[in-house]
Amino acid sequence: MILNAAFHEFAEKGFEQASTNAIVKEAGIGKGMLFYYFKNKQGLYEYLIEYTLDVIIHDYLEQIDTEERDFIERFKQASRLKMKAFLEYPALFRFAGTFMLDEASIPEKLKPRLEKLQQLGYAMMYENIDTSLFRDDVDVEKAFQLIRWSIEGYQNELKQRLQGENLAAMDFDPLWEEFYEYLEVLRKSFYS
Amino acid sequence: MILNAAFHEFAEKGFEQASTNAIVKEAGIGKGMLFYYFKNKQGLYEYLIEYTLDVIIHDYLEQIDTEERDFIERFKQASRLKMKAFLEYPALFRFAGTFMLDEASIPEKLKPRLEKLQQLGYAMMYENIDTSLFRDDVDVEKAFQLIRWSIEGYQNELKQRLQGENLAAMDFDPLWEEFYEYLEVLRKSFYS
DNA sequence: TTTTTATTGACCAAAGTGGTCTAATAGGAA
DNA sequence: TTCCTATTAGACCACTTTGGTCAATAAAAA
Repeated sequence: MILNAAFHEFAEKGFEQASTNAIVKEAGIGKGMLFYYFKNKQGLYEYLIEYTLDVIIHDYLEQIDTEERDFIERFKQASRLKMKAFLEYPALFRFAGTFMLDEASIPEKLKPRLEKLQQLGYAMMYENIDTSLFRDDVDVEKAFQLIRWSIEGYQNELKQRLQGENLAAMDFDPLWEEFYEYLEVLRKSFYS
Repeated sequence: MILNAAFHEFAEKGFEQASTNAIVKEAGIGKGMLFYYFKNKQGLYEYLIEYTLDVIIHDYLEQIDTEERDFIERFKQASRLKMKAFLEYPALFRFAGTFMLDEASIPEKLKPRLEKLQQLGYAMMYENIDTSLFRDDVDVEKAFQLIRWSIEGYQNELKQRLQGENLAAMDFDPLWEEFYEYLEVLRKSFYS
């Protein structure tokens, strides 16, 4: 499918280095189709970004339950949602990972939408958190960050460990077990 | 200088996508020079990797004082060394960051050297650590990882915050202050 | 049938590729 | 001054790739 091939190519090479020839080849379609559906390379790229932002908002961020006031529990919940969305749209999420980090790679006209998403992301993760759960001898803001970095670090490590594996045919349960153990340690350490 | 231009280009585009034309242009030299000093693109690339591994070992890893048995203190020390080395060879370190994560990007003949470096890195960080400092209701191995992920997370965030700033003319003291505050929180949380 | 929509791939000029080679130059030795 | 050798530049090479167009169709709808 066109979009997946495009996600893949842009994620791997970035906008300029990405090749429309490579995309149609991987998608198994004729060159003409790409420019029949999209004005040009830039148009395709912008469509991909908009599409990506929409998916992240609707299939991930908006699903987070902000009624959960326990920060670690909320993060755990969000991690499951993220993984679920990732397994559904792996190419899209890999693409998201590349352009979200790099201001320069996103067209001016889409920056406001990205900012909106970032604000929403922040809200869904940090709003309505019960700060009284934390031990009172540490700054809660700092604890937030440390927990976030810890979890992201674990997830990155996982990503590397699973590089090249067949994700579809995998049993994730033991990994979730391991993840929960780490969360337990965080709970013991940062909560009172 | 040739090497810096090459580090930059390879870091940004990877081996295949990197352009020798772009390198000589950025270096401000004639095309001939590159192939006078190096056999070909591949030869240049391999030289850069070997050079990088040497610098990381001698200017960073081997400088870490393994007499320091406090894990967090050791990490703090290592962070200062890393930053010092980074400020001295920024292009080289950015290059290192790209190819160290990606098995496929390193030539077969250099893989043993990379493995040696990884082993050394592990040893310099985790050997001779006083595990009795940790609280005894959590698995020390897990605490190691969480602390590592936390610190790496902070450093990544810094990297992003400082993107595009003039590092040479910067005052890092307040950042180190902030960093130490995070280390204090880690200490309170993971040590007994 | 006719009309509309979807699809292909040959084709284009332009740009870029890694690499070679000749010719010029610089700097030191004689 | 005259050589000689170590550097250096960049024009040039054959070849690939680039984003994009377009006329020819195949398929579907009317």
